[in-house]
Amino acid sequence: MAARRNVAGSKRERLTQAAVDLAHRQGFRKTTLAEIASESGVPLGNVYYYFKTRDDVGEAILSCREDQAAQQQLQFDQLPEPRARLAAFIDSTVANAAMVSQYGCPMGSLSAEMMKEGGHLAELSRSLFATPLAWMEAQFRAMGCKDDAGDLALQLLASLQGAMLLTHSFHEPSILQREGARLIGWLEAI
Amino acid sequence: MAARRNVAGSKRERLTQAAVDLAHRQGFRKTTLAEIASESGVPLGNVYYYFKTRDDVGEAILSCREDQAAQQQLQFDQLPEPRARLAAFIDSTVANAAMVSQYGCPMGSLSAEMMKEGGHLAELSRSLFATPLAWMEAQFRAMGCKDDAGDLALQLLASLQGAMLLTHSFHEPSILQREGARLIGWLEAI
DNA sequence: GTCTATACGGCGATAGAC
DNA sequence: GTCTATCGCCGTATAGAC
Repeated sequence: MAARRNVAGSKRERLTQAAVDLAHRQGFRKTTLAEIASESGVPLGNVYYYFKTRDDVGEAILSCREDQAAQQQLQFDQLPEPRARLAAFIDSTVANAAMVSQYGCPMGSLSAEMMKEGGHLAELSRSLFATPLAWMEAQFRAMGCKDDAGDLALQLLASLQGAMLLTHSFHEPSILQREGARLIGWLEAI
Repeated sequence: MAARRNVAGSKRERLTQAAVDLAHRQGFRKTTLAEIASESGVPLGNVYYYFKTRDDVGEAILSCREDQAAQQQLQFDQLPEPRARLAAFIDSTVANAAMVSQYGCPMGSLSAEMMKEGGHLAELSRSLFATPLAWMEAQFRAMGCKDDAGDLALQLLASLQGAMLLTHSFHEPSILQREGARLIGWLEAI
């Protein structure tokens, strides 16, 4: 039951969620612990009960985004056809075009930033795209593309990530929409 | 003659170059004015003679990267065939795979970071990809792709940017090499 | 134009009462 | 577990001598 959740868990969740949102909107580096605390309705000093250091917050952000991606894949896996699963992935990406044009891809921009953060966070962020890429490859293999499933997955993920980067840079949702439509056509021709 | 360059110009150039390098390696936000000064062999206080504020350094970085891209296009424009120009662009991108795997795309990572910087710098960074994209579109049009030159340019730039983002994230130069090889083949089939 | 010294503010982190 | 108060550091920016 929801009522069974203790207060500590709820507060940690709120802090994490605020950190994830703020990191997406203005970047992790730019986001202060005071902002995260304020957005969560938690006093600044109390943050350190849940996170020993600022880097710990970064870890929580990364693992939250990984969980989100994994959960999304479980959704798509309920579709019977692998091609339909990939199409659903593309569609759901395009559906966020407005958000992407404002703040960039939640995973792509996080990866780029954490890689420059260096140290522990850079290492952790290197696994951000591993699961999604493997999932895509599995779908292509299930479609019968035995030999080039890896290449196709790379091509699809790179196209989407690049389109999202340009969508953000130009602040134009239509860029992602155009590339998404093209990729849907490309997928059906395979 | 090189000797004619005055000291002031030389110092500003050194500061700008150090800022550009450091921003690429560790991000603009993470780079301090003290680091830029130190790397240039200039005392910290003297930085403010050349740049009024830290944001001014950001502007100089952006305009330096734009100049580099424009200069590269001039190089490629000396090739007689538009298809060869685009191939040269792809090749020169792939040639930097090692650097990209370590620090990301000089323009892509800068754009992503500056967009989150907000304010003036975010606005300025929105023009980073405008010239390259228009240049690519012109090449495709010269190749006879009258109707879909814009789409093809977008497709090419997005594929490269996405491939570089993943190359950086996975720390694997081979990703960019694979996508580059595929794009060369794709280009020749158009 | 160049450089030193320093003011100022903000952020991460801690101490310690409750 | 929760919260207030505060420390210490670091980064931007300025003052002012040379």
